[in-house]
Amino acid sequence: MSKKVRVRFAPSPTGGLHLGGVRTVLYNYLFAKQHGGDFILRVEDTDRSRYVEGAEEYIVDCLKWCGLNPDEGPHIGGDYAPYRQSERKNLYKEYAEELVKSGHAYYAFDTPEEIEAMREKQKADGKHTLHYDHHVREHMRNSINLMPDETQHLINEGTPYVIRIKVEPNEIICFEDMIRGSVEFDTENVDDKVLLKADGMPTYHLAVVVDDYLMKVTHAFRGEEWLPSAPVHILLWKYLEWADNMPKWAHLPLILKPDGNGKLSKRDGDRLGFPVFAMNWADPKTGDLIKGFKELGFLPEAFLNLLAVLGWNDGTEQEIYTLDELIEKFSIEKVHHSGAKFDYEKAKWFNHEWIKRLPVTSYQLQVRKIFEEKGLIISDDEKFVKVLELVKDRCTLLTDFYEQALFFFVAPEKVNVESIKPKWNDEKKDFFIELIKKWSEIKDWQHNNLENIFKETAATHHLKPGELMLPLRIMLVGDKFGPGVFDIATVIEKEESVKRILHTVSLL
RNA sequence: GCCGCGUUGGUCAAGGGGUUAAGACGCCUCCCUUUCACGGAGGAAUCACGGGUUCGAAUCCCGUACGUGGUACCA
Repeated sequence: MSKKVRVRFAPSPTGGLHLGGVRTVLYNYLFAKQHGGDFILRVEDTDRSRYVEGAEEYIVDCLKWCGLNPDEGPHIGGDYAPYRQSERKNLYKEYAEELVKSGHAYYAFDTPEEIEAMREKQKADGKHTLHYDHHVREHMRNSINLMPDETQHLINEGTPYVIRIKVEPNEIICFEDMIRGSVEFDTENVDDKVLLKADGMPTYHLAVVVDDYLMKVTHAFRGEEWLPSAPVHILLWKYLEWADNMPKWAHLPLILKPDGNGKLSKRDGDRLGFPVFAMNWADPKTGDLIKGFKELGFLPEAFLNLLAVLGWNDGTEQEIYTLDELIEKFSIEKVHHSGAKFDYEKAKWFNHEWIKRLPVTSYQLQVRKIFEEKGLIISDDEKFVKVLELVKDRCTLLTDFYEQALFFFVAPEKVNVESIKPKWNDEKKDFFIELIKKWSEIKDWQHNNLENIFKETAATHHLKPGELMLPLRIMLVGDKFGPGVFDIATVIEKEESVKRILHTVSLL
């Protein structure tokens, strides 16, 4: 019988939730749902100096917006609570001590200065690694070199210490990565990482292993930046004698900067003009507000879709996927091996596709909010939906609806008369005066009636409709864009249409 | 420096011994549209380099180059 699939997303609450983070959540979520498993949110807040107030709630909000809600987490609880590592502090210490007892870890009393000196010496000796490892641990102040009573004395005295893993050299650590296949490391190149910090908090290395074990995690997906420390974690699983329960690993490719080199960072967003965070993030430390995908006008469906295919492809030509389709078709083995540069143009294309294919009723509330923020209150629901339907093909971001739809509700502030003037004459003026008169008499204000009268009137004035369409458009819209003119006139009603035509004619 | 992981058009990518080397974004041309879009039809543009293995290599092997990550009492 195979174990129930359990995966986790384990962010540290230090700031906004990055694109790459959401993608990690997504892949975890898809895998869990595909296998009828659990998706856990675990907050890795062991670094007190980097902790940021509000970041945890923010992460939960982002997941909610995306629709990737955890089955267990600090905000909802679960059988393996607590889900905040700071609240599990004592637990880690016990395991660290156990490792010391079994000889796989040791106390180290070295001060930062002593460690720095050690590195300087290594450098001077021409060593190419600056590690605290089996080469140097014999020369440092730790429980391997000290007599047991000396060690005990230092501890009793309250001397700050850390617990480090004791990595034995000349061992090949080999493991299967679900994405990359077999990966090997020589322990010669693995250092004695700190497991328990001087403040009693675990480092990531100890905490992941302990929590993944205790929370019965079966598959651990994380960013590729963790690959080099995988051997430490594997050693820990072995030393704690939990190897049989070790999760399967998968290291996800990185999302890179669109232009230069390196990982995508929030600074790239500022620099290149696109979001990297899921939602707006107001940094309490700097006071900066960093724009998110949500507020910039992305649909969660599109956001997830673009993230899903940034690093994964099912081998077909399909590019647009619903969440349900992703759950069905996603496979971790098909995730790519190498990082992908983020392309904002393509990201916007996904949003455009989703705007086009979703019924406007599914996002009209969001658009309404955007309008309200700009000071436009919508009272006529039916008209609002009709207008959105009319202009949706022209909108790439939800925020585009504002300029595309504004003139349906408010007469254009500026009318581009310059585009009419060059070909304007008395003939045309007479035509529009008569058009106003005839339109005013219409009983049934409908697209076809408007168009027919427009054409008949043009004929009696010996004018081609083509010469009159653009002026009419500019009169109603204010400029050269928007849906069909008669559709527009139909929606804005008789009185307003007549008023706008009259207004522009008076300007000419 | 050392260690790990990578490398198919500008970008995302399919393909994994024999293909005219898919498709998408972006760009360009045309059609549709009496506006702007949508839509439709086309176009330019690619297997990092060098050695092998093989009748045959984008595909397998080895080097090199380049990219990227790690090298913290950060995650």
